[in-house]
Amino acid sequence: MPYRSTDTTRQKKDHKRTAMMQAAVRVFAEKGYHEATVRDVVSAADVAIGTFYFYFPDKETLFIHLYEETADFLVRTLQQAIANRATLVQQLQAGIQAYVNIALFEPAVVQLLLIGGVGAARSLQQKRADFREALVALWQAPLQIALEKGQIAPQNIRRTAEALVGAFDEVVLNLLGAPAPEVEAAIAVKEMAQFALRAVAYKG
Amino acid sequence: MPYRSTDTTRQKKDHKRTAMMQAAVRVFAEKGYHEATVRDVVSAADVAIGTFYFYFPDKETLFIHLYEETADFLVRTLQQAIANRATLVQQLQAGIQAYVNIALFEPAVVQLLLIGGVGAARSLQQKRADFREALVALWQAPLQIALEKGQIAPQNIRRTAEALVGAFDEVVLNLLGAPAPEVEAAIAVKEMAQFALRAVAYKG
Amino acid sequence: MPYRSTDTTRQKKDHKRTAMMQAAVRVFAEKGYHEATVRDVVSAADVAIGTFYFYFPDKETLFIHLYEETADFLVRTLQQAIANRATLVQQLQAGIQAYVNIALFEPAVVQLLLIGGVGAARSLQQKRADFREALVALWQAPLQIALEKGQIAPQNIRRTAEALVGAFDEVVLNLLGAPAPEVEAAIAVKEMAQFALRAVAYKG
Amino acid sequence: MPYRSTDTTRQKKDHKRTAMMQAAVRVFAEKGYHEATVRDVVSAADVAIGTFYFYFPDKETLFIHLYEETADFLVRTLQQAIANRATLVQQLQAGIQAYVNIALFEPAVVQLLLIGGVGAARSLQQKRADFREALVALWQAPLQIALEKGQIAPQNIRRTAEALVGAFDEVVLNLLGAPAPEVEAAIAVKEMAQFALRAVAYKG
DNA sequence: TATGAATGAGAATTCATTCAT
DNA sequence: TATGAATGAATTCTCATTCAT
Repeated sequence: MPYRSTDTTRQKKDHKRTAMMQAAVRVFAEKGYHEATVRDVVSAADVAIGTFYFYFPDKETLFIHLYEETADFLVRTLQQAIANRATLVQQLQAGIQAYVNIALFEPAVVQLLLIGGVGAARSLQQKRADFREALVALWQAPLQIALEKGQIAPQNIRRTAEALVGAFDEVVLNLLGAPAPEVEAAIAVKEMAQFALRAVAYKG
Repeated sequence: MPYRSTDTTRQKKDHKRTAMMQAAVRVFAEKGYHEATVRDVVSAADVAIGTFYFYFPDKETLFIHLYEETADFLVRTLQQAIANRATLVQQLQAGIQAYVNIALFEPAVVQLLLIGGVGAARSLQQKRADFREALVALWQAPLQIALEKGQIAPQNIRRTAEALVGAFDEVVLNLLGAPAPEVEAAIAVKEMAQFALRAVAYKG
Repeated sequence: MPYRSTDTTRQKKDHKRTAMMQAAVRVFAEKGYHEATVRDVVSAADVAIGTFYFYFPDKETLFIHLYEETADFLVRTLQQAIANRATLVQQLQAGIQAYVNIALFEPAVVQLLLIGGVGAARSLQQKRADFREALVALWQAPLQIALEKGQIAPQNIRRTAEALVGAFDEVVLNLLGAPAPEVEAAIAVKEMAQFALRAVAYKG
Repeated sequence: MPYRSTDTTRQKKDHKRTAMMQAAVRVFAEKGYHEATVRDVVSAADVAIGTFYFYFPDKETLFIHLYEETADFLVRTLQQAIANRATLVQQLQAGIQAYVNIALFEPAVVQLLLIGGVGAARSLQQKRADFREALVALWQAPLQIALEKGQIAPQNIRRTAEALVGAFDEVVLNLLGAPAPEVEAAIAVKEMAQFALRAVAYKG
């Protein structure tokens, strides 16, 4: 009976592929693009080195892909958190909460995006710029609306959004470096939201 | 004249050493730790590769040293800018202005600190943490004083300082990536200062 | 009906096996032994890689086998062309014509034998030597007869045969590299025959 | 006292470079381009693998260079042998003798050119074509002159030259494969010359 | 029979580092 | 001090081959 590829095999392959990608995210997040070797990745996934090249064309391509996918995931998650809220206050709280949640439960995501990819392949630079831009745009939109509604003081919305993105990143990274992030998380979210509301001069 | 001779020698030595360190900052800032090779550095400094190992024990040590020195320079420069001002408003403006000045005139400094060292040797992590901590402390001090004077709203000063540090970094990096940073610099400084004043709820 | 079933199976088997061998000849002829991968072969034959190893023990064995078979085919074809002719003149013309025909209509055969196998496995060296020897023997026989009949000048028949074999190969390869081989073929055949007749000092 | 590069060092470097190239020629000639590894070459030269890449950019470049140089050497040697002779008879004898001499005393040269490079890098194909063309041109010139002088029968000089080149190669390769080439060499040269003279229908 | 996922030995190449001069 | 030739561990990637299904 010949080999059937449509049955369990396909699923298994997808499964293994996913497992390898998750292992790769962990490794890249921990060591960064350059320090992480393909051998590290396959060790983490417990497969042979040839298997890596069966699933992915090369280290760089995989990394870029992972970075894009991870960035997409983060941005979309924040976007959804924001989109479901009516007021700027709620949007900030929800967005920040979502970011912190990801940092707590999928720290590799945040580490990969904020650390793992710095100094990686030149072709990543554009992806990185796109990601940062998406984050800025994410906050720019609700701020713009709030501005038009007169809920916040006149200001360069674009610059404010940039600053907030940087502020959130820094606080989240510090949170991850803290001894007990999950304990501190709730208060950190609240403080970041207050910081942001003050920073945009929200007229509550 | 042994003294003179020694003096000349030391100058020569210092000259080469200095040239290599300056070259190294540029190269590391541009390519990042891993992409930059020792050969890149000695080529830029126009010395032989053996000379590198006469002056420095290895690539990593030099990088760490450079990172520390650069971080020190940045922190001290900001510190001086802040220390010379009496009010929080002036301190923020002067500190931000100093940061932007460095970014404009010594972009390698900022790039080395914010980008070049990410994912470098594990032993850099502590230095990096120290640097971030110093930046936070830099702003924490005046904020604390302002808080005690009742000039700003009650808040977690530490968290606010973290957020401001992240905000300034992000805006400065965006500024460096802009087509004409020097043109935009002045307005950016003003906007960042306003952002910061709002964020701390300064009671002007 | 077991017979029918077996028959179908064998045909199927032969079909795939044949397809792979034909594909292999093409691929080896085009890329040479080392550049050609097993994957190239199975792709060209449109079967899976595992199928290759069901029919053939390994790449080298297949190549050797193909080389032998191809060499056999070439030698036998020339042999038949020669055997059907009565005079040396006719034999040379027919033999050369047959060679050129193969080169034109089955260029892969010639390329495999003259190019594809050079530098391949060490175990091929003997096969290659055998092939060259067969070619030499091919021409040596009629030359010997002609010599005995006094139709050609006294000479070292063996050496002459070697030289002719080399001469024919070179001209045929040049022909294959020409812009329009088929156009030039007829005149080339005639010229090669004349060359050969002069070279053996045929007393027409 | 600083390192002086102009003295012995330069010579040593050149010497080592040459030694490595000679080792490479031997290895490439014996195993062919693909079978020969860089490790084989450095083993033969008794240096570390890094040394290879200090002297040469990569395996392919070195091989191409070696091939070109070797082809040049062979062609020039034959050219000189021919140029120094007045009559076609002498030219053929001298040229063939020179070829056989090289085959006997520098067999690697002949092996590299006739065997080692087949199926190597695609970029070699042009070099190989150039080499074959140079060989053909080598014999075409004296033949053309002889034809104009009426010393040989009318014929397609180009084709004759091709055939002779192929004939000489084949005989020389067979000679190298013989048990005692040096013994057979003298008679082989004479027989090849006679073959050639007959083939061009030389009117002695 | 047939498949294709999985393997791992082996090849090319890079680069930090050493050391004789 | 200064040089740069020399080293070799480590990395990425290929590809013939195996084997569970």
